[in-house]
Amino acid sequence: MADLSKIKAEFAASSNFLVALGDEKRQAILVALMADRACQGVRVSELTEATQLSRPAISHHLKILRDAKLIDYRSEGTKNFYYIVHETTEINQLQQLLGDVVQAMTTENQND
Amino acid sequence: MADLSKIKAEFAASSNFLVALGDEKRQAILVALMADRACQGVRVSELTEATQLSRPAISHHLKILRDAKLIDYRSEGTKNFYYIVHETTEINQLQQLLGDVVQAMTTENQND
DNA sequence: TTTAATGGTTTAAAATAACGAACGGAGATG
DNA sequence: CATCTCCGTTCGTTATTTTAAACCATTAAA
Repeated sequence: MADLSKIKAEFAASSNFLVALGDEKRQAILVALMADRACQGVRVSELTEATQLSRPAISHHLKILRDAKLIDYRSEGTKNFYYIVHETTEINQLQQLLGDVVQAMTTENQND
Repeated sequence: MADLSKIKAEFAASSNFLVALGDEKRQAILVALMADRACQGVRVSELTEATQLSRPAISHHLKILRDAKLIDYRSEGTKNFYYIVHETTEINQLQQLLGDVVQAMTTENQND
């Protein structure tokens, strides 16, 4: 049977992640980061070009994505190189949540 | 192989779903719906009690959840019984998206 | 028919999020 | 040093979301 308190906790834990992922502009940033096949990181100026967003807007969204632990960056001098984090703890948590929700929905309804 | 245009489309398709799922109040509503073991549906008045939200607020969030195809309802007279949808197309789409993202992140540096 | 109950909607206000202009700091360059 | 680049931040504005009060339609009950 589904453990509701567990699902509740998983929801709360994935909340920032879901909000970060739901925004169209942030999705565009993530796609731009995924397009970095060389995996050397993408600079802020490149992201402003790729997404047609102002620098403060990019900075704003990057912070949200960082807080959600979806992305990270490394600095070289004044340049910051952003990349999607590889140890995807948050994504795994969300996958776990979705699995639990599906299970909860399918095991509760024995009388369909 | 990471197909970015596919991921982009999947992001867009799951956007409403992600937004709907990211809100704390709506999570509470979903948990309340999952707590309905008998699966006979939960009435609006029960949801207002369970979540401490006003009826217009509940109605507002229910509409968002309905638009995201997370929930549905059936009417009996003046009473509406809400429930989580069983055919979880949207959840499957999101699972597909997460899988693709993980794959894109782990195969970023390889030749196809 | 009259009265009560259920719940969606409209409107307006409050809270929150997103954005651009201007600024500031840190490092590179001359 | 002087100046430029890069980029985060602050502040005020705008846009969006969330909310409650009041209202309406539908149905059930008296």
